[in-house]
Amino acid sequence: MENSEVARVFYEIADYLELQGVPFKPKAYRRAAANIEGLDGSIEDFLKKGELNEIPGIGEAIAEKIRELIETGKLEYLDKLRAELPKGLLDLLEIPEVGPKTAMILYKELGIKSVDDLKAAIFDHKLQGIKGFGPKTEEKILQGIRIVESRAGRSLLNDAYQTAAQVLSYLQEKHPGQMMSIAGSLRRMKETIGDIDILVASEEPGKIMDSFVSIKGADEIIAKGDTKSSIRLKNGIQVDIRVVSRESYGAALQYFTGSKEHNVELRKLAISKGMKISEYGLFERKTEKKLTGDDEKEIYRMLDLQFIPPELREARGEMDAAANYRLPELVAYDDLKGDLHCHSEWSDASGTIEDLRDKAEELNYEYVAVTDHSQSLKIAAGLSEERLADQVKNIRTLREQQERPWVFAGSEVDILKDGRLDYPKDVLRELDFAVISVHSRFKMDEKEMTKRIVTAMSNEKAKILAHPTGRIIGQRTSYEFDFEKVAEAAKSNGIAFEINSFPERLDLNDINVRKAIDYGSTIAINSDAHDPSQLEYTRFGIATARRGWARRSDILNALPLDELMKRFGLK
DNA sequence: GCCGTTTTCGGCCCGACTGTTTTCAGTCG
Repeated sequence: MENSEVARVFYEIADYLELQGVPFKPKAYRRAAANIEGLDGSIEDFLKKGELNEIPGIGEAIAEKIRELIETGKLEYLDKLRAELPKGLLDLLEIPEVGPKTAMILYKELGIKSVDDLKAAIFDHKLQGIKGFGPKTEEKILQGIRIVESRAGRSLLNDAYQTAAQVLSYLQEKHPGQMMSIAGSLRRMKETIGDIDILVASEEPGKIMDSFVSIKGADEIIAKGDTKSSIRLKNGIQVDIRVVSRESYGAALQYFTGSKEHNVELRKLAISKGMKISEYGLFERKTEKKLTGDDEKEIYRMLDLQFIPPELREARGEMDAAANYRLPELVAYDDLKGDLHCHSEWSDASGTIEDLRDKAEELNYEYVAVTDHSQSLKIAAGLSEERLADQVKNIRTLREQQERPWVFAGSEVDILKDGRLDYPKDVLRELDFAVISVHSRFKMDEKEMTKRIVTAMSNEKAKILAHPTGRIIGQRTSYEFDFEKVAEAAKSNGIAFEINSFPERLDLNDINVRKAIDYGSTIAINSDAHDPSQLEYTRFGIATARRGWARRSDILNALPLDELMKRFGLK
């Protein structure tokens, strides 16, 4: 049973218990679920080795439930909870403004068991008959239902990033000189973003609120208060703003950056040191004396912690590492020396090879690789052997005209179903290197797929495994393969795992990056650009690398050109 | 249900905003 499946069971239990008004247990189950999701290794292995209790948040009771779940495929306790309350009530909890209390009141008072029931009840204005429910509440819940129904999930990092940049520059223009920052999951650069959080330091919060809610593109003002407001933009993205005083800005930035789990750990640490932390500052617990608040870095310092970069604040061991001054020095946003996976108009992209080179130059890269699709990927206008030969010749001529940035003649070669590559050896020999990838037959079983990828890796021109898991965020899950075996093969063949920076891919993801690095693998952060402007997507790949605790030394294309040439056996 | 510089029982983060219950509960982050 997959970790995610086990986690889902415990999230469901937490929801049911919350509906029943059971205190504290929901939090315990959610914590266990979150830790299982982020686990390094399979939960089944932990069970086999009798190491479940080593996972934080898992004690005797939950360990026993995990055992039952994995061994029998079901859980009596969950079945019991399911029998007690209708399943549709869980859907009600997805609606903004509807929490466990409201859901239970709706169920008990009106017999509402599903979102459809709720819609019908609102249509008949039945909610207003309940004590404590007025017309506004009814309207708000209806709005919430519309949002749930319309939103196709969370926004991709790239979309949220663009939107946030626009909102921020609007505010900066209106209020020049004010300190402001992105906070929340966007500052942590998570692969998907629920809503955008913005923090502003100002002694005149009212003015900021007024500007904020009157921004062009606002579709709905969800809330407007003295220091806190929320709007929904026409593109569906919710933006929350919070204004604090200058003296609290650092504490607020820390607080609103999260993650929630990270903050819980930080608060606990503060308590253990006789301090207390809130969005207003770090305080001495007994005297309520404020120790600091204006500078985020100072808060970590006063708690005897190394500064923890936002990308690491996920309660995945960063607190311990920071306490021991063992945080890795993360790869920086300007550490890349080039891009090793880009497409041109020779296959399915726009832009010439010269355009790619010019964009690489603009980014101060030392090199860029042209890696168009291989022949069998007809849908992406994969290059025939003849066209590929032409392209290589073309690139060599270009190099003679202009040496830097250096243009590598590569190819994104399909891994065929039996693990052979999509060009014969003599054709591959003409290339500087090959990026290899799976673009077909995603549904193979794990064993077959593992063998397929491992076989492909033995080709001497193969240097990078592109988008290694094949997942597309919100659309397609990873194909199945044995990560450990592939990582071993990668290491012994000198092949790097790619972080494909395309916003809907970000593959490897943060957790897998960390896993890969633990196996001793090298990571290549590539754009997979299908337009020269998309070379800038590597920002999100770098963010993902940082979230996976990667250092510069883990990154293949942080190497300068001559070292990379040696690595590729070209020098 | 978990956990331990509060320590094996008793606590579990904390504050803003909203609607409406005229004093606060519910939700959210």
